[in-house]
Amino acid sequence: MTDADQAAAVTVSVHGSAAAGLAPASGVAETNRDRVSRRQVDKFSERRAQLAGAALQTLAELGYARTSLREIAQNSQFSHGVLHYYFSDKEDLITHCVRQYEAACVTRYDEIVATAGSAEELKGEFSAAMAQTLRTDAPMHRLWYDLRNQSLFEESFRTDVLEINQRREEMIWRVISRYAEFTGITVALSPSAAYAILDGLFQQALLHLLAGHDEAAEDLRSNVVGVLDSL
Amino acid sequence: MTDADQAAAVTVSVHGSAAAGLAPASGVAETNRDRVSRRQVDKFSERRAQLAGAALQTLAELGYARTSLREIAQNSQFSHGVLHYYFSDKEDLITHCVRQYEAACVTRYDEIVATAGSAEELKGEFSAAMAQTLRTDAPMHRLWYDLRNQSLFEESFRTDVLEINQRREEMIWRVISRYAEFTGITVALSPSAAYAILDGLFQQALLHLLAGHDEAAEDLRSNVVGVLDSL
DNA sequence: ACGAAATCTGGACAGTCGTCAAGACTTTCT
DNA sequence: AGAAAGTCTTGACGACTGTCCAGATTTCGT
Repeated sequence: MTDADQAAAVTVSVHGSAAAGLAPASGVAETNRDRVSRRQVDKFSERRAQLAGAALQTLAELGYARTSLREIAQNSQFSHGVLHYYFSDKEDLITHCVRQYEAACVTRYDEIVATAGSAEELKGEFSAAMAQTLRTDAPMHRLWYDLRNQSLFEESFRTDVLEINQRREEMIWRVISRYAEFTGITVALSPSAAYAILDGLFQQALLHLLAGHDEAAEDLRSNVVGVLDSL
Repeated sequence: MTDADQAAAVTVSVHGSAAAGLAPASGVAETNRDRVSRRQVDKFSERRAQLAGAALQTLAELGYARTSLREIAQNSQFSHGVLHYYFSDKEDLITHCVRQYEAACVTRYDEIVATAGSAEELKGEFSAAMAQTLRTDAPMHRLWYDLRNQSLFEESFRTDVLEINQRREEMIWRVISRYAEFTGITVALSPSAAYAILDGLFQQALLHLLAGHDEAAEDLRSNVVGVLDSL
């Protein structure tokens, strides 16, 4: 509920009271008013998510440095003023964007880990998935790298960025440790180093892809295979 | 001389004629005018370098998104107007900054390659040098990553960024191939992959360092050693 | 159907940006 | 010393930014 709390609600709105924790004590049947509140809070955070989506699209297209609130609003169906109804300021909006991005990002390879039946299968599917991600989600990933870089200069995003980075590291480590299980080897690298290496490969591939190198995705795939082979 | 050509010279200046290639034919003794021209061109590009230095300092401190021309001028001994005397526009200035940064950046480990007498020595000194670079040049490197990221969104820097990236890759490859010479092994990785891996390690270490992780540099050193060991 | 709350619009604001130009100052040549 | 070229300062401009607000519009409980 802190999300709704952060919003710059012009009037004393239902979101404020919901955020203040005025819900009835447990066990007591909820009143009509409570049901209404919950519904409106849902609507409120739904619209927040919708606007954050438009913001993410704009950011992925233009980059952090060139993205303005008016541009974001133009990528939505609303006017620029509404952004300050749902977010207290630009920082609040972008922070929300970062967190929303996280959800769709840090479980990408979990299904492969769950379904792969052998080391070879895991290696093949994981490397192919990374290459496919590069091909289809290049704009969103350049945004991630952009925001991660912003956190090197600006304190405000740092906590969220570090948390996402940690989640990504854990996601990669789930792949690596499962692969080690299959092959029976013990991995010499730390989770942090393994993530850094694969992320470095991905970032270089992204650079080459956006520079017009069409073979970037295939190179990434074979490089990932090479790294897994030399564990 | 194209540098001087790009400058927004208010008057028809000596830089323009020098850029136009009006130097005397080879073999003819240079006139006084020519000597003057050369001296003034030197002064001109010296000041360009000086201003680009102030710009680099500002960019490394604030990042690309927050760096304005007035802020750059305040980090120099001049007023903001002078920037348009030496650079045609902001893009011209930053492009010049990128190229100036390159010179100090892509030969950093060459001396170690030249003087190391064994694989162990090369491995130890190179990994220590990377850690030391992280400690002392963190602001400049976050700027490099920032500008490299900008090139993912903006066409204009892309050529220069790719060239620097290529030079950095070659620099790393000089280390790796020398190391392979010493040990007698043949490296399985491509130059591109080797660079991507070490760059990924460096970037993660930079993130952790700027987040307050004091052991980031030491971790980087041992991770680099680990990578070299597993070639 | 009516009134209140929630939502949304569009304009205004103060500030900052890159850019430019008029003129003052400095250096250099004759 | 005087003229010319080069260098630098200062102030202005239009455009754009994040933010705020008055009021129009929509939604919703009664």
